[in-house]
Amino acid sequence: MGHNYSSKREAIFKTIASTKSHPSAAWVYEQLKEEIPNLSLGTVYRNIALFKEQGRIITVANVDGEERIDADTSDHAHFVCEKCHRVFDLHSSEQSPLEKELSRNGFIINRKNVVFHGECRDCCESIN
Amino acid sequence: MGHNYSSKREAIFKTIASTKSHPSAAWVYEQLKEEIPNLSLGTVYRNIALFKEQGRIITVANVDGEERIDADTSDHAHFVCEKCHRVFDLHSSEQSPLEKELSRNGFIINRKNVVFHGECRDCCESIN
DNA sequence: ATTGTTGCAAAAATTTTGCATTATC
DNA sequence: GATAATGCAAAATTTTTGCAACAAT
Repeated sequence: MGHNYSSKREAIFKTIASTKSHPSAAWVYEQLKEEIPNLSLGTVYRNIALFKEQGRIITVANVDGEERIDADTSDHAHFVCEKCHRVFDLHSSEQSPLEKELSRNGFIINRKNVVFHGECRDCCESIN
Repeated sequence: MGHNYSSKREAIFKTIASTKSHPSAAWVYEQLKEEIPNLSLGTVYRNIALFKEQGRIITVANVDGEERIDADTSDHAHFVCEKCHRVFDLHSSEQSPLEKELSRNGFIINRKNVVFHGECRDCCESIN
């Protein structure tokens, strides 16, 4: 029978869940290091792996060789502004034509990763 | 003044361009090793970096810690099978609802990266 | 007590880089 | 001959893992 609790596990999840920055393992570790000095990076990795198995977090992207995660597991896409570098969450209601076609053809979609890159409205509006 | 030519560079690009497997650097290297025994993996990495700068290839996804690339730079999405690790091309005809909404709201989309993850038809069909 | 979790450091694995040598122009 | 490209191996990164110590039930 599994205990499935530890104070560090809880702290790691809270840190992931309380940011919209789509953090990396290293970022989570850095955040917690002050609060929990004897935390080790291996533990962060082990817990991230566990949370993924449990479906409590998802992998959002791999940026510069680092995996970036998100505790918002709802179906949403992202828009990255190439000028101001803000990341917008895009919560879509409808299924895309592609998803419908995949399902129709017997593919199981566990997760999708949709990232648009361009200029956000604010940056488009500014004279430039 | 740049020469910008070498037989190895040419061979590396041809190998990338002549497959639809969305290869990794290691795969390209393995393919060419027979033909060019004194090729080094570093050269493959250096040329992949160059091709990306030049816009001749794009990064499609990071599968199991390996970056996977594509010489097809046309606008298309991908499906990554979590079981067999194959990467499928998805050429969409229609615009997604999200793209329409972004355009309507004054966002300029320069590039999009759409990757579905799940189980491909072959892997779904196999008893497992 | 038993079983799960962690720290630590070593090991894997992928990618990058420094420098002498080689290829291209 | 000048400049760019490469081989090789070492280094840098990110992630995983083995094992003894520790925490939770």
